[in-house]
Amino acid sequence: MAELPDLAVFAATLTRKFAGKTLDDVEVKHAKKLNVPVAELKASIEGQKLKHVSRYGKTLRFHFVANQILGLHLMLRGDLFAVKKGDDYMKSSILRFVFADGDGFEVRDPLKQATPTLNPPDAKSPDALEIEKEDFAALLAKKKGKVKEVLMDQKLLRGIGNSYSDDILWHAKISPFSIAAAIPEKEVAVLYKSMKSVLEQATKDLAEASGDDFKGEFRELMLVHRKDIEHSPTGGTIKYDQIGGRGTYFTDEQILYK
DNA sequence: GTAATTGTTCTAGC
DNA sequence: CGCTAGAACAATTA
Repeated sequence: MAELPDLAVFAATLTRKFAGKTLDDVEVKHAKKLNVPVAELKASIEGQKLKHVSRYGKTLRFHFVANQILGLHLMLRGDLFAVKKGDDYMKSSILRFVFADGDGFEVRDPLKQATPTLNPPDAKSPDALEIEKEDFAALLAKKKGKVKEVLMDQKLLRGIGNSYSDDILWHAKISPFSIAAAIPEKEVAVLYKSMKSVLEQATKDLAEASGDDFKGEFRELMLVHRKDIEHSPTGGTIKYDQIGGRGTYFTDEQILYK
């Protein structure tokens, strides 16, 4: 989880709940991954108004007035919860925001890998929803690795992880084991469209299912990347294998290009 | 008890 | 040097 659709919905929900409010207090319970001393973070954003929250690749960005930005990567198990001033801290708490009206939220991660970053640097790779069709084709054309690994490589393309790469490739009817450079031009165009439509549809469905809450895993919305079903939406038998040590779900409906 | 799960980063190897 | 494969991280869940 914590791929593009999840982060997009988190960003929208956070903006809806907290934009325009002044941050009274940021408490960091686990500072190991923070790139600056806690005192510097407090000095940079406490007392400032939150403009909005955006999704940036697989990270969130909290934009404050005076152009301070707090980036947040939820990594594998990071999660968000709405809290109020004075609530007990959760187990595995990473940090908490409390706004002037007493509302706030907490970031939790049992694996302690969630990473807050003050004023994070810009990424060099394009976002999965912003890359142009021609650039996407050029990217695949020069990669001899498996197409699934290319889609998941944040240095090449930002936003897609292990779960949605499976759904996107199934939607495009391309095997995840296909060599990226061997996929014909016409099929690359299909993959490009599938990438956009799967991510956008998932974002829409997640937003609807989440309402005002921060819903994490929503496996029942996935097409093939799940172990509780045996068949794809069109009836193909779902198979399981590993790519790069990651669980990969696919069917024989998908064509292998080598 | 055992295996799977997840993203990123680092190291080993060719 | 460029690329790929695999380990490591850590804890919860099936």
